[in-house]
Order: sequence, then structure tokens, then C-alpha cells
Amino acid sequence: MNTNIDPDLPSYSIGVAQKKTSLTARQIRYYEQEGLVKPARSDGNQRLYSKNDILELKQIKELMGQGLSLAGIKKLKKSNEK
DNA sequence: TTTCTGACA
DNA sequence: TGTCAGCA
Repeated sequence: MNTNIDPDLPSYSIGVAQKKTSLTARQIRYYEQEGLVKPARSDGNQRLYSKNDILELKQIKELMGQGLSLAGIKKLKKSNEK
């Protein structure tokens, strides 16, 4: 099969994101609220996550498992991007 | 049925 | 972070 979809092509609902990241909708929404992830919006106001966003959420989960907090991840992300 | 927002513990 | 209510 040839699924040539871009890694930034948003097509996952939060339910799929939960399954793919092992996180809860609360955590995913909170991370987005903090600006850690930037999902697209569709049908009304539904979040649409891309493969890239799913990976981003997994990265956040990994950092949390390393003893980091939202503030710590935000600071780390800021250092990486800036 | 699922998702979204806001608010509280 | 979990949970509740009302809404689309």
C-alpha cells in the first residue's frame, strides 16, 4: 500500500491521539493549552493531530517519565527551538 | 457516540 | 490530573 501522506497532514482525533500516545484527553489538551503541541482544528472545533503531533506528544510523555514537568518541558522546547 | 470549553478539587 | 455540566 502506498500511504503517501505528509507527517504534518492532520487526520487524527483526540481519541486516536490517546491510543497512540497512551495519554488522556486531559493531558493532551493541557499540553496544547501550554503550547507544547499545536494541533489543527476541524469540524466545529475538533482538534486534528498529525503523525508529527502524535510523536510530539510521545516526546512529552518521555520527558515526563524522566522527571520533567510542563514548565521543564516548555523550557527544554524553548531551548531547542530558540 | 465523541469532542470541546470552563471551572473546581 | 480527574471529573462534571452543557453544547455541537
